[in-house]
Amino acid sequence: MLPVVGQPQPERADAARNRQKIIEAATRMLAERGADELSLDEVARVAGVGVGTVYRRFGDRAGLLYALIDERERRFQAAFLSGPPPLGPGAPAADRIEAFLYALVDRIVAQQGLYVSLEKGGGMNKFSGPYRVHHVHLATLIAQARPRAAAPYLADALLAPVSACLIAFQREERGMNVDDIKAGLTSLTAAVIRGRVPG
Amino acid sequence: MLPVVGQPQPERADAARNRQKIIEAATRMLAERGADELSLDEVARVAGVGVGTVYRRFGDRAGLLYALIDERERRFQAAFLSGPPPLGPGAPAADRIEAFLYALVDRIVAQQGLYVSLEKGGGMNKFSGPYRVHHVHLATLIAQARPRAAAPYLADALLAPVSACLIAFQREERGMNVDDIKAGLTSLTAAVIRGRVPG
DNA sequence: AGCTTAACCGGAGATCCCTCCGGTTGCCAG
DNA sequence: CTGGCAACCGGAGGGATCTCCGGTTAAGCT
Repeated sequence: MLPVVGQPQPERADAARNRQKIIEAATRMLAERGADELSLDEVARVAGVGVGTVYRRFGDRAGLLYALIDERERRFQAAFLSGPPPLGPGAPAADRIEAFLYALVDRIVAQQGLYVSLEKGGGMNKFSGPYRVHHVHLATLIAQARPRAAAPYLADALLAPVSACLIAFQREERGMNVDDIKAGLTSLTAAVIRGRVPG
Repeated sequence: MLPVVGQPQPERADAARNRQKIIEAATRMLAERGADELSLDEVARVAGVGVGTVYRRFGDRAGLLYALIDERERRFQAAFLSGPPPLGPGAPAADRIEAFLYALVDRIVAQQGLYVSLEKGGGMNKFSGPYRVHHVHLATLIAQARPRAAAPYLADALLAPVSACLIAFQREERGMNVDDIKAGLTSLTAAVIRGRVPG
């Protein structure tokens, strides 16, 4: 779906047309109302298709939400895989890690409601799709910076605080702003990657 | 509800009786089926009360689920607030932090389905209740070990990888076992708290 | 063009979470 | 004991997600 892989089965013309109608309707409704108010029944009605069609195209609510951020995610993946440093290759691994986490935070903050809604529903499908790509990327960078570290686990551990729900909670209920969160992430990565202990 | 606070308003006798009936029915059904299959309508029917009663007693699905682990959570809070070291006071803060995170992992693994179901629903209410207590406790310990660190943020950051959904994913899809997860947490806390960098 | 078939379409309906409100009952003051 | 009120009860119902299946249609082959 999102992990940058072409569809093995090409869609029929009417199916592709309906997919486009659904995405357009959902995008418009997402802009007008919030992500929480995005009812799939209503999306189907506005798009002029049956609700079954929505589910056949996108699997479930999370699938549709992923499709809505698909293009942005593609650009993001291109940026950290082959874009300019410090996000892309060319900078020290430690700097790339920090830039990567910062970009993740910005991405969530830019569409907080959408990402929160995505994490709420399902729960386990949060780890399907983009997460795997992010994890592989981050684990690779960690392995470069700290060859003997448990890179796969540390990648999970650095990705975990960059959760839409946690960030929403920190901003709304704990009064933190984006820079506070980024500063925290810096001190976390500084300790884990650079060996610079906080305090 | 769960943050160890007595109810300001004592319940009427019939209300307390119904609460008990609901908890017993839910506990029984939880043991037989999984936490995912726990329908509140069905709990109400088995308990012999109306569904409105369930919601008045417990607020929502998460509230009922929290009530089911309330006693265990009470014991856990007593253990790390005033029990024997290294979980309770008396041990170095760094050791208490590690013991605390280990205990959280064990607690989740013991009732994984329940905690996963708890994190899935709602999303934001994950941070209400026990989370706040755990956060205050952990932030206090971090401040003891590292007086100049950003303790509140680091507490969130250490709590984030101890998520039921993440642990379930690591165990089921990534083939990790509990000791792998604990070892990862050790290297994480070692870096953040003890200044011992991984690798 | 006509045929075949696999894929697709639509919407009724099952299930679930949660709210609302008219009727009921426990509790206490008098 | 009794009257009154606040709290409680039950279940109908709204709105959401997702499934299922009979009818339809696009696409390729002859």
